[in-house]
Amino acid sequence: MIDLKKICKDRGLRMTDQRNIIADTISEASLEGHPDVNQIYLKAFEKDKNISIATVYRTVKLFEEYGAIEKHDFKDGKARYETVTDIHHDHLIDIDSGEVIEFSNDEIEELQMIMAKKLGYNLVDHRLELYGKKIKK
Amino acid sequence: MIDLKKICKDRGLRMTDQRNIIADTISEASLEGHPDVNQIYLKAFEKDKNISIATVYRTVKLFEEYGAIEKHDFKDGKARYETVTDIHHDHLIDIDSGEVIEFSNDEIEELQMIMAKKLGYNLVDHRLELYGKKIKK
DNA sequence: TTACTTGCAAATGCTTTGCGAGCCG
DNA sequence: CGGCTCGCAAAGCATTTGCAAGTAA
Repeated sequence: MIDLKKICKDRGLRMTDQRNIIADTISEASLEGHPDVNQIYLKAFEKDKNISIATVYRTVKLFEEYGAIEKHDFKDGKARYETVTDIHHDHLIDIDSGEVIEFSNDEIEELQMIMAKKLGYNLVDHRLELYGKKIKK
Repeated sequence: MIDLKKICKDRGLRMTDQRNIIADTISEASLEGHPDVNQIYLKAFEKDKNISIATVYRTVKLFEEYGAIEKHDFKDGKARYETVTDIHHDHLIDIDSGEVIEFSNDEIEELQMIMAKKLGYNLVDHRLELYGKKIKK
């Protein structure tokens, strides 16, 4: 499990009880997928009845600013989070189940950069999402 | 200008006054960019004071269902629309000005499809957005 | 003390919807 | 008549924020 708590603490974020619990919750939930705020809130709430959803919103925003988690807006309307990983990756979303699969493809990355340059831009960020249906065998 | 009105009519959508005006507004606005619902509403309202924003929402949804316009959710929180074009393209968004530049790259398209297949999926849809800063000369 | 953090409820911004009235075939 | 369509206001949903109380340094 990625030590989200350590990253935040090392970067100077004051770690309160709520923040520690929320950090743990995200770390755990990240193992299974890309949780949204409500999912994080519900699991954190199980651990500590004193956590409010407002705090979860404030906290994920902080964690994101501190570079400890990443926010994604897939086409389902709500923000989803995951812990940062050392290697960059993109996402394939199963349109039937909502399951998210991570992948990376250097060739595509490279082509994106070249494309941006060709248009007169330096690539700052990008978003690549594939939406697919599972091939039955 | 793309005949959005004709597409809808030909496909069996009853074209009321409001729908015609909204269609014209989108066609015109599409020449300059990717308007959001409020921009469409304001311009349509100038032409006919009787148009409500609820109708604009209902209408863009209809146009989208009828395959006459496309919806995009860039990272600015609100849905933006553009008329459909025969050739597929992706978007580069200028993070300073918000300007949207269209581009297409067959090589990237191809690689996306291969990637999806490799993961066991048929590609149904995708989203590729580049966010960049203009290179100063 | 002084600055940060929190829970609660209210407010926000975008979008959808219920309803009664109007329109068209 | 019967089914769409409309404007309006109210509701929905995810997210943000003001405020007063609580906490930590």
